[in-house]
Amino acid sequence: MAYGDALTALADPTRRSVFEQLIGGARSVGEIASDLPVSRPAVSQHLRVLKEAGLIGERRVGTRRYYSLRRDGLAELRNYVDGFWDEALASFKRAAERGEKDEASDVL
Amino acid sequence: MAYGDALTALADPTRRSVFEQLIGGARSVGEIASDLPVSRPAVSQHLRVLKEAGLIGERRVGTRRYYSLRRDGLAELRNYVDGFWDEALASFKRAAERGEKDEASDVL
DNA sequence: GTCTTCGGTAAGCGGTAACTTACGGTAAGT
DNA sequence: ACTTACCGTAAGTTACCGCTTACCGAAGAC
Repeated sequence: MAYGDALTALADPTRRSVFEQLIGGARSVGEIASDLPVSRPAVSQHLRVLKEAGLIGERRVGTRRYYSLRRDGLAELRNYVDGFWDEALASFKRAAERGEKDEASDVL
Repeated sequence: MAYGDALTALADPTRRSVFEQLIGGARSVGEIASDLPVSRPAVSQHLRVLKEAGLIGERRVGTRRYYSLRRDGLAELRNYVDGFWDEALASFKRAAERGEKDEASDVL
């Protein structure tokens, strides 16, 4: 149920901004914070949550710490959503075959 | 940024349970609540959040209300995660070509 | 060694989210 | 009409979450 932690981590808008900053590649804490309207300690706390969720990794060089996305964490979240999607589609098909056209209009 | 609402909605474990109950098809509020350790009004509040996030839809029959998943809401969330996945993979490739093998090990 | 940069951690505060109980409203049954 | 079943909403409580300021350690620069 690690996807639960991932969803919780990405629920907060600020933390999602932190996360999305790392799409382009690794960044240091100061760099991340400079593009956000919150303090640097706040960013550190967000990074902690993202790391515990398995979404990001840390690499130390000198006094700086570069954070970057983790493939495994992303894959887990992706698999959850995709699996959900497939099951929902199958369930939708079964409902349609039973003639529940009311649900077929806009409701799955 | 509707995926933000979707992520927020799915962050809560109880609400995620409500959501996952609907994979198999439409259910009434009472049915949903009977499988959960919280009160029925709590379920109603969760359904409200999920509905505002565009993840579920409502269908009234008599005094009952059947809730079910919405394809559009699921698609939006899926597109967000998949788009993220693609961008991250591309960024990872660029980093690898620049010779940042340190990130290639376990960190994307 | 000293100073500065970088960043994690502790403590505390305010807001809000997730519950509960109580109430009201609608539709079906009798 | 009365009752019952089903459900949404309001009000209030509690716990957690995100933020800030203050502090401290670690690794270069001089």
